[in-house]
Amino acid sequence: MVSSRDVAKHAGVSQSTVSRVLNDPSKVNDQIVKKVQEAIKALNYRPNSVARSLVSNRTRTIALISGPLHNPFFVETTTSIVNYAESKGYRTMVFFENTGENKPIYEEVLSERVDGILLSSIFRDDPIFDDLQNLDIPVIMYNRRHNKGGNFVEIDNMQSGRLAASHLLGLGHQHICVVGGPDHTSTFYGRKQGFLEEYKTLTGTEVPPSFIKDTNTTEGAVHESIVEVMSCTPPPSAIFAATDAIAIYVMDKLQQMGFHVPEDVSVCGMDNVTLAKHQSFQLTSIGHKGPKNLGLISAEYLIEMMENPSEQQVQITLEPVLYDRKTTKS
Amino acid sequence: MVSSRDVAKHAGVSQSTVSRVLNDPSKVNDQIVKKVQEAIKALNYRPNSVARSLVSNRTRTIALISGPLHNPFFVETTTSIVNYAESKGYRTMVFFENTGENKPIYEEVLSERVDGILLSSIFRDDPIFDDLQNLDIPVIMYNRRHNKGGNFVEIDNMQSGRLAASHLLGLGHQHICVVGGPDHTSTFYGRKQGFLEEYKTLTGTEVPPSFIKDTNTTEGAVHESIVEVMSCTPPPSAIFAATDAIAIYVMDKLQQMGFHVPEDVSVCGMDNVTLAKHQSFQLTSIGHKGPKNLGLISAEYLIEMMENPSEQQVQITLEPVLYDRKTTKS
DNA sequence: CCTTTCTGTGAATACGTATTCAAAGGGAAC
DNA sequence: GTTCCCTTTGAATACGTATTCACAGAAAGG
Repeated sequence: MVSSRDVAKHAGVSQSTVSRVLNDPSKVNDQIVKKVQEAIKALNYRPNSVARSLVSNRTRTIALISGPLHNPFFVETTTSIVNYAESKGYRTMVFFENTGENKPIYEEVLSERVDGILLSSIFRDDPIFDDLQNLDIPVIMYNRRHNKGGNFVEIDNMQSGRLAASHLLGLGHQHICVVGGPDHTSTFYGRKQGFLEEYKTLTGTEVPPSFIKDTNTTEGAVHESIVEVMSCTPPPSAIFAATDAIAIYVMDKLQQMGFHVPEDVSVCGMDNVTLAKHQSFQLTSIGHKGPKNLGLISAEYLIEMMENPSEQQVQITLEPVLYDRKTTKS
Repeated sequence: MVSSRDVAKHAGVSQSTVSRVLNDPSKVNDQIVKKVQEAIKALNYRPNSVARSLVSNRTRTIALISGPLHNPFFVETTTSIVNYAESKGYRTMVFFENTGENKPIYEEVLSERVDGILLSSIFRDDPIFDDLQNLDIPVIMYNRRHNKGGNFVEIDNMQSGRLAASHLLGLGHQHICVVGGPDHTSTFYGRKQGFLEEYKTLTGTEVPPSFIKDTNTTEGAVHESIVEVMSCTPPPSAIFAATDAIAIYVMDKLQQMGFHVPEDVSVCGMDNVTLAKHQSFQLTSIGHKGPKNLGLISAEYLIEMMENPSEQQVQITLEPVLYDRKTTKS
């Protein structure tokens, strides 16, 4: 591998001069700049970014720990984050959350020298939180958040749950089921709690336990809970799926069981994923107003924090809106 | 930032000993190992991977330049690649192909010190090919390939096109349209050529030019070409979409225009994406037999090449199979 | 002509680790 | 007791770059 010393020798100058030509050519005589640049071309020299990082103590790399891509929400956020980072001159190291244990991934990220971390994989009381806070680089959680706070970009999940409840109750549904995920995840917890709370406020009654389904968000588990809930008497006439990804599984299973959406069962999702607006789905969903997804917003803040270090926090909770499409009716 | 020297001082040993404890504790007296490990914990020391990379000349990082995630094919390959690399102790730097100019991304990857490169973004006569070959690290192209060869993992695209033609003609269709992408991409070129060739062999006639649609694979362009082709007299009764992603756009637009699939129009996709098997689609598609997607296969070979460097080439062309589902009929 | 300032350059060093080399000490074999 | 070898350790060095420091020479000002 050709080094800046080789270039220096070839151009008849010192290594320092080569370095200067690369970083601030104005400090070097024009003639010499030319000579060095010719040597660089002749030898096909590329600066070793590892050595650069060692001395500058910056890698221009961010780590992204994303939820799985079979959830279209993370397809959008990952795309936005990687492309935005690239446009700002940063590379993105991508990891995908494991269903089970994320310890190895966190270990990997912590030992890695990155300039910032974005993650959606945090749990409400995740013990990794303190380790992340103790790093001297910016860390932002998006979509999900931790009980203790930190930096996060989220949507108001409680309020979203309330919106779903009032929408479906407003359509006249009496029997509504909520299909969500594990309570240790802030999104699922908030959306469910908001839903249950508003349901009680508006109806004066509780949602029966058999209509509250916490899945592990896999297709199989969602299908199973739909089979269970649709065999109740009476079955629900409306379902609030805590994510669009779940909503799609739900609709799939309903169709497969011979039910029609929304004629037999209304379905309301959440996240307002691009796929949801799609012709084939036209899914009623809950999302925030802006054009930027949560991943992109958090990436913008992260890079801002990386470039202008200061003690400021990023704690953003966006207002939810209901996008009323074709999968819910009275 | 705490360094191995700090740990050494804290433990009353030399920096070399700390390094040895980290890399091969058997070389160090048990008592001292213990002391050093305690110091590591006490100071919360983490080895600086940048410095490690500088001396070892390995980053344990691979670069992935993937097609866009709105194509579900790349969702699957990206997931497989990242997770497989992680399981083997490698991190993945992810980039997404630009529709226009990929030069900046290649520059970035080339200047980066990675141990291997996977890319699907290559064009048949892409000038970047030579630069990539001249690197002294393994490079594998998956899905697409370059005219000049190199290392690649692909499906036999010509044969796939022939399969599609014989399948649709075998069902009795007389008017068949092919919707593909730019000819400078090996997949689109091969699939189209194979299709046209087999069509001519079996019917003795050429596919009319108005039934050959090269799009830029965006939803808008695909929709536009469907509008055009369905307004021909007679319109096609079958469509071969060169990727499942295109097939989904095609079916969407057909539905929207009031056509039924497969009653009015048969649609055959290609890539055999998981989404295609899905309840809502049940898309007839062409893919290869094995359970591993092209990205995963290429990742396995890449890491093999990285760990056992030798001059061997990887040139794999998989046999295509037709998966006959519900979107094609006579 | 002398001093001061400024510009351009090279030598030396730092970054944090792995590794080589030398040396010290202990044990075994004779 | 001497020789040899093995184990264990620390000192020194290398990796490739950015940067500091010192110095030389030129320009400027008197």
